[in-house]
Amino acid sequence: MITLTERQSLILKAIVRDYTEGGNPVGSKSLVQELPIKVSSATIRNEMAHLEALGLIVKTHLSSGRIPSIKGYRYYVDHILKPEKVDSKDLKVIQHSLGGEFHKIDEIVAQSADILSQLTSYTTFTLRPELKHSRLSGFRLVPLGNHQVMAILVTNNGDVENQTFTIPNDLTGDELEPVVRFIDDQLIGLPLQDVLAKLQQEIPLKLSHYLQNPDGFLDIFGSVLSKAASERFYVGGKLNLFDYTTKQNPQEMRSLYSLLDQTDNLANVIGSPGQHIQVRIGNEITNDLLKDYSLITATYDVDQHGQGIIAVLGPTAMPYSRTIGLMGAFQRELARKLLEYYRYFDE
Amino acid sequence: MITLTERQSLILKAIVRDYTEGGNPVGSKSLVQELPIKVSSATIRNEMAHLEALGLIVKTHLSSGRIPSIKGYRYYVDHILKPEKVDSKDLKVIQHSLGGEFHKIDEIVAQSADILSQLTSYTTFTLRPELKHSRLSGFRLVPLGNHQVMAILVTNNGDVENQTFTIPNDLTGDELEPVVRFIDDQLIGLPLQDVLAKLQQEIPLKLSHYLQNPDGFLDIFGSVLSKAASERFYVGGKLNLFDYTTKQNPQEMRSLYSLLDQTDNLANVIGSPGQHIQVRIGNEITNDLLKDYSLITATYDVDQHGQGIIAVLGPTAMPYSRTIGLMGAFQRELARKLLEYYRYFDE
DNA sequence: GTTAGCACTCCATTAAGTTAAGTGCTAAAA
DNA sequence: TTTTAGCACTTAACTTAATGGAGTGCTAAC
Repeated sequence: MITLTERQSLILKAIVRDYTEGGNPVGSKSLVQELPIKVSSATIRNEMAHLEALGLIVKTHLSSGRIPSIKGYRYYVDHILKPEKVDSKDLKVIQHSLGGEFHKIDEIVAQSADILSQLTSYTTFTLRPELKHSRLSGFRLVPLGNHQVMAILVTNNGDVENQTFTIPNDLTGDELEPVVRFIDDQLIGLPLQDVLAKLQQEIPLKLSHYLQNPDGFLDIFGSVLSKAASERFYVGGKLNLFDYTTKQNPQEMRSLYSLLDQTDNLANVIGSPGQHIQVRIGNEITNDLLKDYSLITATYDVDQHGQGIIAVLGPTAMPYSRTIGLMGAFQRELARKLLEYYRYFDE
Repeated sequence: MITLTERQSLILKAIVRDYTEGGNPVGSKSLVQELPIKVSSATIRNEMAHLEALGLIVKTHLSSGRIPSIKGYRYYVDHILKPEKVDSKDLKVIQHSLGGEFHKIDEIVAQSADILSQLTSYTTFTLRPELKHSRLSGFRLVPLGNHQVMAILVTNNGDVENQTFTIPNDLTGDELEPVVRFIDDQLIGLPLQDVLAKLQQEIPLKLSHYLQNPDGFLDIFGSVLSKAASERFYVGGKLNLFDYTTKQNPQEMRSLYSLLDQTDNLANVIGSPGQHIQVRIGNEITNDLLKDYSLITATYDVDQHGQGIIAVLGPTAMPYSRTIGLMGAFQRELARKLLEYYRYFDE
């Protein structure tokens, strides 16, 4: 366990701030000027040597100024940083962007990713509150003409999932009506999670009372159901990557950029809802492509409706204090907005 | 009007090929070796000086080899190039990728963009056959619970468009039934184009017989209708841009990449269905960001169902012959597949 | 514990030199 | 008239050397 003196802590803080803002290694002379302590550059050099021995700062070459190491950022984030209070202008942007009318939860969550990326100028990810606790509140099959039928599934939160199918030859619309009624009778009110479980077991059996060959229907129902219950992942500010990337080589840029389209991969990296705010720096992120970046994830809570995630990806040299402050505000505002939305439908 | 001798034409062709394949300016000595004519490098140099005087090739510096100018590519494409016969392996890829089962025309068209980008390793755009000739074949409003209703619009091609709305307070489901029946009676069979026109004129008048305040319903119907009638634009192989870009600067890369997300902007650049195959090179493209690239657009024809577009964006130094050959094959296969699809629904 | 002073290191920039590829031109050959 | 050999010349790209500046570690004195 590392403990720093007041002065060492001040120096580390100044190095992190200067490097984050200016992008250049920080030398002892410039530190003397801005620090509120009156010592010579030689003293600062001694202290810096100490911080370096602890592994908190490193040189880019033998006689260069210092930059924070990953361990240094870590210490800064854990022990020094205080989340910045959100600017009232920024808060207004957040509130205004969430203030409009939305027709879907996913719209709100996707929009959040965009706004947060705008405010931070980094890349952001959002995950809606888990769907597995949502309950089935309706299922319909709407015939659309000779060959097609639309399956619609509604949850108690007002989430609507639909999909159009070409009707299997061995099914007619008339046959399906009692099946739909059966679904409505038996399954409405159950969490989607449970419905999915039953789909593997009881349902096929019971359906065989109504249909000779229930496979066609089960495919349709299963497909819409699992689409409705799947996690959904939104990415904002992809283009910002061009601004903060450390890669020069277009090939490396390409693989990094393409990672942003691989939602399952990203979802894995980000993980599940957990502690309030988590900061992962450099190689603490479990993906080699991101080992030069920092990832901040925050879990937001919508009471009994579950938890979701917002996350920001940026350079290791980022203004953590500001970013974390912004995310805190976003967390609160988003939770508030979603609660309002859920209440409207779940009455 | 430029006319070249046989030999000059051969030299230009060789310069285009070499530069396209190797990326380096082409000198007189290497040309001597590969050309099927027995002359010395000095003679080639004389001919090259002539081609340069005509503006077909340029030097990168005073004593460098030559590269084709835009005018040179133009001449090559117009007078020398022969579309390459498609490799049977490539043809199989195309046919296999279009052979699967699709539930929507847009899926086919989007998939096409992806496959073509894979085969060319460039960026591709596809536009589905114009929707304005499609006819309305059904409109439904499906109530989904306390507050929501889903509007579904079907066309004679099996295209389905749907949108979920929060019900305006002054509308109830019961009121809407006769309205929907009215829509079905009056408008089914008409081209979407005409329906859109009527929406501005007669329909609001007639609706006032059924509803006190028809605005809520008109919003819903209009919104789904215009969504159904809007052009849709697919982009494939965005990431390939990283491979063939000429930009070094991340900022320029960013603006170029962001152009790929601006579909209306792109649609403008690409234009409307027109001549069979059109090649635009460098500053012939009406967008400054693309002035170092080439854009090949091809119109495909699905009989009375209208025309669509496929397009490829790549470097000016691209293997035109191969690319155009591929696009020709794609044009045919896509038209065939779509015709089959339309026939299935429009019976 | 702090500081002045100094030798030392490394990056970044500039300048100069070298090589290889390619050109244009001239005068002779075909 | 066309082609060719030969040569002087140009330029990019690379290598090497020189210089200045920022910053460090260490020592000895405060």
